[in-house]
Amino acid sequence: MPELPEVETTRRGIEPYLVGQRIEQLVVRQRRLRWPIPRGLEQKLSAQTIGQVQRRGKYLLLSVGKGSLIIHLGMSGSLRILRQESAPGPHDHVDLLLGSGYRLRFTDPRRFGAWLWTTRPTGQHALLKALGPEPLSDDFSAGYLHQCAIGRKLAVKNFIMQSGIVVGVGNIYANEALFRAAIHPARASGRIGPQRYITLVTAIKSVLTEAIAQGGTTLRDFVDGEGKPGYFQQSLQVYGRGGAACPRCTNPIREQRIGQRSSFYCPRCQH
DNA sequence: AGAGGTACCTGGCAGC
DNA sequence: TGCTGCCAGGTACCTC
Repeated sequence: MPELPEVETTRRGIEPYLVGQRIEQLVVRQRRLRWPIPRGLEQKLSAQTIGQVQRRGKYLLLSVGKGSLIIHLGMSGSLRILRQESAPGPHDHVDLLLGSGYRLRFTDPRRFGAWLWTTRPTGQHALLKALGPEPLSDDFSAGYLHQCAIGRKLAVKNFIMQSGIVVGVGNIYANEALFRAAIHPARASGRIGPQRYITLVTAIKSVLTEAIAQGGTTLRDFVDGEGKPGYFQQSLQVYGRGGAACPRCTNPIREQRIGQRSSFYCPRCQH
């Protein structure tokens, strides 16, 4: 579910309810996520005040007291604000009760998400320190990406999905960006010239920017912090459209597995 | 160092 | 209808 636009949509949705709020209680119903929720996190957070709500890649970072909460939504996680108490479902693993009376609820059927705690600067945490640049920052440029790709044989689609190269580009947006840039997803990343990297970087930035503006992509059940779905799925040009007409040339869109992930592209437009 | 595969977990769906 | 197998938005970690 959540790629960068969905995480950013979530961040924007929950931020106004969290900043400056006192944490009354952390309720953990299921500790076993991607990694176990640390024992004693309840005590650490109790009576602390939430500062900033930031995002790094697909990680949400809540500064709380002397440390930071690192939250990842995994494949199926979502966070939403509840205005009143409501009976938790089987996948509602965590509630954060706030002084305002609102609560932040974490739901994650597949439990690939994470709730971790660090007292060090978040940039030094093992999960965050090797991350590549933010795709919407100036650090993510065509020159940078081209340099990273020199000599590499990895398919460009897998290449731009590597978090050490650039963060936040998941399967959906990798497919969409490559379609916009007219680049074949299986092409070796080292065999793409600087000019085409300009097109690709522009495509990645525009796809992500547009998706954020539309509240992300809801394929099954993604909802933002207020429980509303995203609308970018209406703008998807190739993802999930195998066999349908290419929006540019009407040729059928092909579906193919590249690096164990389903990939969609137009064999006529993309080279 | 880079590339490829595996693992974590549940729900939904196609096919029989 | 009910069972089985496969697939899914992520990514750390293992081996070659």
